[in-house]
Amino acid sequence: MTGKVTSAEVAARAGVSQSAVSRVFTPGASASAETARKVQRAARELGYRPNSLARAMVSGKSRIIGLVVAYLENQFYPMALELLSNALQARGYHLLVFTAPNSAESVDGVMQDLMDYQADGIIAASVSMSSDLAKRARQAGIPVVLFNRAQEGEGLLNVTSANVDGGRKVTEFLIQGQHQRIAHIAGWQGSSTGRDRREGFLEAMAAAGLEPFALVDGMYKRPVAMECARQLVAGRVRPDAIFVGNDHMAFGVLDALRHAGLTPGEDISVVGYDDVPLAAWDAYALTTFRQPVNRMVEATVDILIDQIETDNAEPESVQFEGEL
Amino acid sequence: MTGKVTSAEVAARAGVSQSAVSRVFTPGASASAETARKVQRAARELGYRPNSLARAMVSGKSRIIGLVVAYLENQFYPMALELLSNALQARGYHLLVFTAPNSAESVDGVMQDLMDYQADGIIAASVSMSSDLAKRARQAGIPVVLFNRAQEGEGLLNVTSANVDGGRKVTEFLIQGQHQRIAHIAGWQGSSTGRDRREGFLEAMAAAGLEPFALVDGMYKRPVAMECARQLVAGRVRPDAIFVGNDHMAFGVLDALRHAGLTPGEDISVVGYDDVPLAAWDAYALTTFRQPVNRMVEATVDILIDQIETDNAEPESVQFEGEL
DNA sequence: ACAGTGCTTGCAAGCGTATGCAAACGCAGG
DNA sequence: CCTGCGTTTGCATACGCTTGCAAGCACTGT
Repeated sequence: MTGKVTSAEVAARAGVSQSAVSRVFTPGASASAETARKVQRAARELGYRPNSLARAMVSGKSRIIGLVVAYLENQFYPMALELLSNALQARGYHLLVFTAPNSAESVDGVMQDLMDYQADGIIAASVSMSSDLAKRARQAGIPVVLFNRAQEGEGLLNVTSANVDGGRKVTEFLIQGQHQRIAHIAGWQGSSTGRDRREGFLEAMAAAGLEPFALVDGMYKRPVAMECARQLVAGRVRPDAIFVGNDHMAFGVLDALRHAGLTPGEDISVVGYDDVPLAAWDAYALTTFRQPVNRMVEATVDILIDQIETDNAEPESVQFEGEL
Repeated sequence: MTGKVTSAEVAARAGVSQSAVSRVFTPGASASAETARKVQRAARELGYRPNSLARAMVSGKSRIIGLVVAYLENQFYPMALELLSNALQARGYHLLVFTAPNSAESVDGVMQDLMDYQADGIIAASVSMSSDLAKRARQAGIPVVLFNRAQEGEGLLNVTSANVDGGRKVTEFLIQGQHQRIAHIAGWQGSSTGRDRREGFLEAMAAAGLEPFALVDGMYKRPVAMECARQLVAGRVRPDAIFVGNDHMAFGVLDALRHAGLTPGEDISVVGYDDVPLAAWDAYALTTFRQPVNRMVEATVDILIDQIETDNAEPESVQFEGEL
């Protein structure tokens, strides 16, 4: 029946000015208890709610945060998405979600869309962007934080776990477990995350005087990782441990190994990275390196909101240490 | 540097009026080739992009679709989310995502938020809403489609799979497999989905003259389902098959059974419902009933956009049949 | 009694865009 | 040359709200 109720209509019914209505609904604005009462009553009777878009237009703050994400099959991202959404909602922000294949063009495209929506900030989860776009975002004054991927020197904010360190720890753990022939199925080498973990692996191996048994790029893709695993164990001499660049691939590796008749944990050790919930489920019971998602999310939200609400211009990078 | 470029600035530089600029950027508006050229040139030089919010304000169409979702741990939802997002983006719409614990109050709360953002439509995935809220949405002219859950008589749109039918088929499959002692760990009985599958189960059992071995509510929660499974096999006489209300719970059941020393597929059959990707992974290799997510998503998007763009007021319900 | 103080309140000016309306224009037919 | 018609263009307004400004008000201290 009503369709849209405007502040003007509420004002008319309450016998006050439109600005009075606005003030009652604007926290931190001055209005007498008396007015507030009248306005709230009228608003309730009419079913009035302030129009967020109009509000956004005049204030310049949309309270919308853009989230750019590639694939949700890797359980790590739904998890992050859910946590981010909750954290932001608690602070009065909302997530406009865009999916984009992980190519610079498509990411740039959706980023543009986001900027068109006057997003107050953008979170890019595991995707890379062109530096042109990064510059435009900066010019437009829109803070961009890269979640779980780093890209230096663009004035972007980065939130990652300490991936080099993590890769090293995982590898040291395997070395201490008396493993000699350790392979690494790395994350996509086009990503900082994949490169860093690999670097940690190489450092630890070098420090222990060991040669990597093998070193391949799993591209973060399950089928690719499975194929790698298959080949690794096809030869006469097999690795006795595999460090896989993330859990998602590690599950594929475990499946492939079992399929090849091997028993992970006995014949061969597999360690993942992320600690998604599925890793703890019995069927996989994967040993994995915990990425502190919740702390990463908190940091992301804190940094972002800090940048939005103050005009703190300095790019920050935060890294978290994890644990096995 | 620029910050925000407005259509007025572009107009000034191109030597035309602001309306001309608007017309060039509005498909279906009249502008001479000459003007268009000048405007596009100026726009490019200034880095102008139309402000979606302002556009939304005056046109009344935000091209924002709200998505309300409860938990993303069940792989079915990330999948649906990704597909929805892609389908909507292809049509020029975008997803504002809200997470809400599955209680009427919190759902109502986020729905209000969505309406404040002038969402053109709302997709509620597996959550229920108060009929008061449903009425308000209808009054506001915002189409609401319930994804994977039905709620009749509220003027809401429903997109589900044919759950009664699905439950029956799964059960018939088990009966044909010579199983006698069939148990059902149902989905939450507060949801249409859970009730319907259970009904299908009961129908099929009755038709075959069998008594359900057991019938419990797994609440869609993994730990609950695991505990149910544990108890089911703890007694002297055990079920020889379990139909689980969705895959997410079924994985828990499989883990629990293995933990109890049983071999699913030999000692006991387990069938799930949804056919999430994980079900096909070797570690679970779960037999499951396929819900045609992609068709459900397509239908959801079609219906929603149809309702938005025409003022088709008739509530629709669509059901899809699945297969094992 | 009067100026000073601190709140409220209404007025009006925007925020960036779309769009109805009428003026301006180009061009054909008579 | 004038009329009539179709297209393009600018002007002005509207969308629903926030916010600076100044006026209104009730008190207080002197």
